[in-house]
Amino acid sequence: MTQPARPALPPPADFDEALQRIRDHGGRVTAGKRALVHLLYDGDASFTLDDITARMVDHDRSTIYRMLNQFEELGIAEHLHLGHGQAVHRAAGRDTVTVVCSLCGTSINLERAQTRSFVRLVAERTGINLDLSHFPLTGICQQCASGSAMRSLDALRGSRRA
Amino acid sequence: MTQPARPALPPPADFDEALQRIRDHGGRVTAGKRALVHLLYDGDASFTLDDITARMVDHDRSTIYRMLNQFEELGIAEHLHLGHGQAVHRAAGRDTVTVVCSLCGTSINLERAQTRSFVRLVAERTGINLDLSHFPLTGICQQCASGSAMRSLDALRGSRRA
DNA sequence: TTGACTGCAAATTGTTTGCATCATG
DNA sequence: CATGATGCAAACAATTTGCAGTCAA
Repeated sequence: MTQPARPALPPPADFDEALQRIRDHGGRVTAGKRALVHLLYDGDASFTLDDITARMVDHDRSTIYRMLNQFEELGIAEHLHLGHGQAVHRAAGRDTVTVVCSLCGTSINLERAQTRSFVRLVAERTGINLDLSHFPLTGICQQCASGSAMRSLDALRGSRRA
Repeated sequence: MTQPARPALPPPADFDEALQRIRDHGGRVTAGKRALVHLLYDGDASFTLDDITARMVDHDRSTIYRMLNQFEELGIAEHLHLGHGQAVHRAAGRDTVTVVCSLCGTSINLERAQTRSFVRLVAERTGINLDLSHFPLTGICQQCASGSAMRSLDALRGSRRA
């Protein structure tokens, strides 16, 4: 029992296509949606709800959640869970595999070519065709492993969002 | 933001070693802990909090959370997040990597040996040493890919107010 | 005996929903 | 001007915490 996990429509190529898709599906393009699509499609960063509300101060959290949910249904955005806190949201269809250090939060993108043979192996063994872009791969980076681990740990425990 | 990612003690080999470790670290072995360790170490299944409370009806949820947290700190148990609901908990050190179908929830375990070369490649490229046991790998299984996925997709496309 | 453990209630965190109102198409 | 979108408050779900009584070592 996992989750709806909609087999999304093909990702829109850009800002304008994203807005058009909203209209095509009976949605209305409001100032808020325009701002949110712009945020997601300007670059390839990922954002937590806090990140988004910080940039869209005059919009209610619930509204932002509703916009993001609509965007996911329309294949405009997707979200993933890095660690245990808030999910992060980003434009759909970005062809990257994110690798995150679970101690310091450093994240690095891998090219898909580098994951291909592993994906093939897993498909042979399990029948499941991995989609490594929907959840990040997590591990420990060298700095954290080499000694600052305890420090990072304390920092993390002490305060949210370094 | 993320998680302790304990500087893991080596996983105890069995039930008795697990209980001994609790004592060795100043903990006390209560009936509840004995029951919970037994549940986790009898086979290699994973359990949600609901699964556990169903089997330990006379124990409070908060107590079970506290036991599990202690177990993680002691390297006795670990948990992972399959999808969006409750985390699942299991004995630590089971040498498996979980692969889940994000549509139907089917989950399959991989032997760690099969992931080893991929973990090495990612470490070379990113400096991050993956821990594939903390989050599952997600993808789409063959059944979902061949039939129900299209149905789901159609359902979504037609889902304009119906 | 004593401090770790427990149950209970209440607090937190992250996300969703009901409802009246607003404004896009 | 109909209906989708929004803000607000309140509901939910998963997990955590404060506290006073309980029990393992």
